[in-house]
This record gives sequence, C-alpha cells and structure tokens, in this order.
Amino acid sequence: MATSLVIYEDNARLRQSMELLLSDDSGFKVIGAFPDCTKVLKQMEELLPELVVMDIDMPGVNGIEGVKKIKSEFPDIKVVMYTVFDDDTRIFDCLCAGADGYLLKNTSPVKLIQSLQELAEGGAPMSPFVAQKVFTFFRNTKPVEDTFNLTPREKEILELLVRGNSYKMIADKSNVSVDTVKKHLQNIYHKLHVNCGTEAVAKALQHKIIKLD
Amino acid sequence: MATSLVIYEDNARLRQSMELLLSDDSGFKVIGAFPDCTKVLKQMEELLPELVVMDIDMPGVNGIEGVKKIKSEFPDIKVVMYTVFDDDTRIFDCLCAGADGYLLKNTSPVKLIQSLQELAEGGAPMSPFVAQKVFTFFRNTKPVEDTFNLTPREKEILELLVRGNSYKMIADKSNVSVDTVKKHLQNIYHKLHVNCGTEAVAKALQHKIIKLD
DNA sequence: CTGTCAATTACACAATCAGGTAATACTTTA
DNA sequence: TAAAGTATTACCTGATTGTGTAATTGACAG
Repeated sequence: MATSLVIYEDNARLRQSMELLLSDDSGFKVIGAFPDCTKVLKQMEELLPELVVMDIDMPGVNGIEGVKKIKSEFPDIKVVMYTVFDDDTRIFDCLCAGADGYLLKNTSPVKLIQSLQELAEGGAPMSPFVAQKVFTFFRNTKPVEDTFNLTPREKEILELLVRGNSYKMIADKSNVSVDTVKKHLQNIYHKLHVNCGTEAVAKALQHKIIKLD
Repeated sequence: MATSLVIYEDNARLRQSMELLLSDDSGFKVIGAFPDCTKVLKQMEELLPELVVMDIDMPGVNGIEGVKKIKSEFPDIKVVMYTVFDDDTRIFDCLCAGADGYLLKNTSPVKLIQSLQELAEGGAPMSPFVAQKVFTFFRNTKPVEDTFNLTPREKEILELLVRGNSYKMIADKSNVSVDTVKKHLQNIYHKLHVNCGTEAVAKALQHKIIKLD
C-alpha cells in the first residue's frame, strides 16, 4: 500500500514536478499539495497523511511554524523539511520545532525517494551537509575550551561578573577590596582581548569559560 | 587513488573480514588494523590515515577515549564509530568526543562502504536509528522562545550591546543619539529584570534572545 | 478620532567603570 | 637564589553608565 503524503511548497512548478515524481511507482501517494501553511491544521485533520514534505520559505505561515503546528497536534505525522536553506539557525530551529528530517533541495530525485522511504520507516533522513552541521554542533557543546590562561581566581571573579554583580558586590563576595577586583578584571580583559565588562561577559559565555544554568 | 584507512576493532574475525571487505575495488586501502586504542596516537602519527573506523568496546583504551585522543591531536582525521551500542549515552558521548559519523554494526557491507565514501567526502554518515536519536534530542531541548516582549528596535540595540559596543558606538551604528540608546537600554533592563549591561548581556545570551556566531 | 505604544531627544545627577602607575607579599619554577 | 607569576591594595583621573523626569512624533487599534 502506498504511503500517503502531503506537500507544502510555494513554488508551483516545483510542487507539480514533485507530485509527478511521487506519483509513479514510487510507493507514495500525494493526497494534497499546498503553497503555504495557513490552513495546515485543518488540512492535516482532513487528510491525515503519513508524511509531510515541508518547504521553509513560504508566504503567510512559513514551514517552521508549520511543522510546529503539525507536531503539536499530530505528533505521529512525519515531517521532513525540504529547502534550499542550509544555515545553522534554520536547521536547528526546524529540528527543535520537531522536524523528522531535513533535506536540501540539491538532493537528487532518487535520493529524495530513498529518504522518504527511510522517513516512512521511522528514520531521520538528512542531507550530508546537514548531518555535518549536527555533528559539529555536538562537538562544540563539550569542547575542552581554551581558558585563555585565566587563573582560578580570575575565573572566580569573571563568573561573579557574568552573574551580574557590580565591582563592589564582587569585592564583598570575594572578600577583597574593590581595587583588587578592578585589577583582576583589568587583567581578565587583556587576556580575553576585550575592553569592557559587557564584552567580557559575552566572550565568557560564548566560549563557555563560564557556564550559567 | 584509494582512501587510506585504519581500523580499531577488538574482535579479530570481524577485523579481518572488514579488511577483506575494504581491500577489493572499494576505493579504500586499509593501512592498519588494531585490537585496541592503547597506542592510538603513536599509530596515527606513523600512519596518518584519512579515515578511522572505531569500535567502542575494546580492552584497555576504549573507542570513546580513542576518538578524543585522535581529534585532539589530529582534527583532520575523520573518525567513524562502528559499534553495536545504540544507547543515548554512548551515542552522545561519541558525538561530543568529536566523532564524524556513527554506524551500527547491523549496517550492510554495501551501506558501510557508501558511508565511508560519504565520510571521506566530508559528510557525517550515521545509521537511521542514530539519526532518529539525534533528532529526538533536539526536539526535547526546545528553547522556550521567551523574547521578553522586546520590540525589534530594542533587540537591535541589545544585540549591539552584546557585541561589545559602548553606548556611543551603539548610537553611531543605530543613527540615534546616545540619550536614545540610554533610554532604550533602560527599557530593556526593565523588561529583562536586570539592572546593568553585563547582566543584560548574560541574560540575552542565556535565553538566546541574541545569538552570537 | 482618540488613546496607546514605539521611537526619539534632552538634561542633570550620581554611581560605576576602566586605565595607568606603583608597591607588597607569597608561590612556584628555573 | 633569582626570576616569573599570582594575589593583593592604593590612588588618581576621565569616561561611561544608569536613573529620573519630561516632551514630541508617528503608527496602529479600537
């Protein structure tokens, strides 16, 4: 039995060629194809497809919002993104929104069909480039970050700064004078190659020298 | 020219059959095969392979430690895990350790070769089941989009602050007076429930109101 | 059409921050 | 033992930041 499928794609020509591609003996049956997500929930309710192929850039309600809506109401419908966008932000937004796969539009028709099969079988197809991004993401979550040669004391002071303390408050909590704090921060700023507190905080968090939770 | 490759696998039979599989016309050349990672760095230094296939469960130094060592010294060597383990902990530990791919041992020989090719081309091959785990991971770590009701203009100003600009610099870049910037930041501080710039930066980054990259 | 909200500017005052310079003391390392 | 690095304090000066109050404009919603 063919796997039922709905397409969201604002480019009419592409939408039609996809319908064509997936109408042969591909094992799929396109039961709906729409140019945007404005009525996505209503459409899902009526059609109840097994799979959804979702573009991102669409007028009105875009694909990221679309997948959020689908997943919140119909978590069992598998949604794969199909888009030209390969930037970190969009990729990770889609993953967080609940997408089950992420394919770039340079995917060959054969690969596309393979990927949809994989999706139907419970897999999570993604283009190699996307997979790479995902792996890189993890690599960066636990890197033994270079500490910029901050001394333990300096880290302590920096953490207090990051947590929103003024020089005076840091001095109190560290049991030293405000001038000492000032000196430490001056050294810290040099080591981080910044020249004010806000920059230091940004850098400390960005490079995970200090972790907040 | 064949892609050079080293195998770490403690099961002698499997190790040999892999060598066999990858010695034909597969486009690969096995230049080393070892039962554990105890001398991994020395071996990498001598052989300098393009790819490494790494088992996890090995006596002495295991595969996770192995990939960490390789990646810290030779970040350009591509390492793919090849294991029976499909539990979250091991998968994510390997990703964080810097693995470039994660294949389960139920992968067919054909798929294995395909995956190694993908790896050599800079991709990040993983078994469908692993891909699924990864996607699920993101779904569960959905960041709560709390924008604290900042207006677009306020976000703009805040971003400039996060990027280390002083009031004066922000004023220039936004084409407004310093006083306006001051006023905006005052409003921003109230909305974020903070009372100084460093705190605002910390909060903005922590809550991903502003993203740096 | 009227009120609310965003964006804007201005001024004044107090607090805080950042830079430079200098000195002391205590470890650790060469 | 001497040199290097860390931690500490102090003082001075100018720049920056944060708060309060007040007023104007334009846009948008009811």
